Amino acid sequence: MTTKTREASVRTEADTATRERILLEASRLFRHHGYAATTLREVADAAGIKAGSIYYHFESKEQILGEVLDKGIQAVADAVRQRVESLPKDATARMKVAAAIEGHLWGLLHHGDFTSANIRIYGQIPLAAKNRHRKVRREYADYWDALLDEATRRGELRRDIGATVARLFVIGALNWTVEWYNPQKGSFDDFVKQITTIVFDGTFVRE
Amino acid sequence: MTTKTREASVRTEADTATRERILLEASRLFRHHGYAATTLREVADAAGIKAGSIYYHFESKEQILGEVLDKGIQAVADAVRQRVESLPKDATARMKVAAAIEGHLWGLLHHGDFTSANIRIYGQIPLAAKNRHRKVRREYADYWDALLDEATRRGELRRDIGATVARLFVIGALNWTVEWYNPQKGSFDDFVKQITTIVFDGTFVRE
DNA sequence: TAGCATGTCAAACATACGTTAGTTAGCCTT
DNA sequence: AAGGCTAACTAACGTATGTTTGACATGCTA
Repeated sequence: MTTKTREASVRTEADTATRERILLEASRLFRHHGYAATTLREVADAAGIKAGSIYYHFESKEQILGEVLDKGIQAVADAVRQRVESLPKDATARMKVAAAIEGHLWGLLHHGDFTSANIRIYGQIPLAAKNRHRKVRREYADYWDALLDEATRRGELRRDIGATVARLFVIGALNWTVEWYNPQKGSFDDFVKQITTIVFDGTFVRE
Repeated sequence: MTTKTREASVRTEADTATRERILLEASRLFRHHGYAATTLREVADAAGIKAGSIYYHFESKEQILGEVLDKGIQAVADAVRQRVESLPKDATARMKVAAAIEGHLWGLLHHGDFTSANIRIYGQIPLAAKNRHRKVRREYADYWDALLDEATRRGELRRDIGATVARLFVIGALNWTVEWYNPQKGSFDDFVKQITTIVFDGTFVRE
C-alpha cells in the first residue's frame, strides 16, 4: 500500500489551486447528480483539466468524496463554535442555542455545495467512506447535545419533548433549509430570525 | 415510439406480484445507494429474478424510478387528505394542521423506502424524470399552502413568520424524520405528539 | 546551460453497465 | 393433443467508467 501521488510535504500554488478547484466542482456535481452519477471526466471538464490529471492530486474518486464530506461538516462546525464561544460566559442557554442556529445556517448556506452534498449523499456512499466520515459527524452531534443538555438542566427546554427528538428534529430542519433557501427573497438576517422564532416558539399563536 | 412491453390491459397475479416486488426492492436500493449506483442486476437479484426479465415488466430503469417516486408522494398525500377530510367541518386550522402532520408522518414512516427514496434522490435524478414528477409534488405542496393560508386568515398562525418559510421549514423537518425515526424508541403516537408540539409551540419554555 | 521536478496530457485497460434478442418451460384454451 | 400465451432465462452488444502508464512541456536550480 504505497502512496502513488507525490508526498504531501511541499505544495506549490498551482498545485493547491487546481486541487481546490477539483474539490469545488466535485462538490457541486455530487450535490446535483449524486456521487455515483458523477464521473471524473465531468469533474475534470468543470475544473478545466483532463480526467487523468486528477490522479496527480488525488489517489481515487473516493478520496475526493472524503474531502468533500469533511469540508461540509467543518464549514458548519467552525461557524457554530466561533459564534457560541464569542458569547459572554453568563449567556442563557437560549442565547447559546440562538448563536448556534445562526452559525449553523451561516456555514450551511455559505458553503452550499459542500454542505448540501454532504447531507444529500451521506446516506448513499460506499460503506468504507461512511465509516471514515462517521467520527466527524458524531463530534458535531455531541456539541449540540451538550448545548441542549445545558438548556434542559437550566429548565429552559420544554419538558414534554425529549432532548434527542428535539436535536434530531431541529438539526434536520435546519439542514434541509439549504435545499430551498433563496437569498433573493429577503435578507439572511431576517431569515435567521424567522427560523429561530419557529424553533424556539413554534409556528402558531399561543392558544 | 412503440410500447416494447405488452399492453397494460390484462395483468395476471404473477405479473403484478413480481412487478410490485421489483418496485419494492428498487425503492429500497435507491434509498440506500442512490439511483445511479443501483444496478438492475442488484434489483433483479433482490427480486429473485434475472436482470433481463425486468424488461418484461418495465420499459427502462427510468420508468422504475418514475413509479417509485410517484408511490412515495402518493402514500403521504393520501394519508394526509384522508385524515384532514375526516375532521368535523368546524375544525380549527390548528386541528387541521395537526391532522395533516399526523397523516404526513404516518404515510412517510409506513412507506419508508418509497418516501425516503423520493426525498433523498429527487435532487439527483435525470432531468427528464424530474420534469415528469414535478406536477405531483406541486399538487401536494399546494394542499399544504391552502391549509396554512387558512390558518393565516383565521389569525392562528404567527404573523412574524412568512407562510412560505413556515411551510418549507415544517415540511422539510417532517420529511427528514424518516432518516432518524426509530420505532423501537417509544410509540408512534407519542412521537407524533412531540413533533406536533414542537411545530406548534416550539422547543423552549416561553419566557 | 544542463538537469530535474512539476503538472498536465493522450491513450489505453479491464470492468461493469443498461439494454436487446432469441429461447424455453409451464399453463390455459380449444 | 395442439397451439399459443406468459413469464422467465441465457447470452451477447455497445458504451462508459475509474484508473494506469508513459510521454511532454514548463520553469526552477545548480
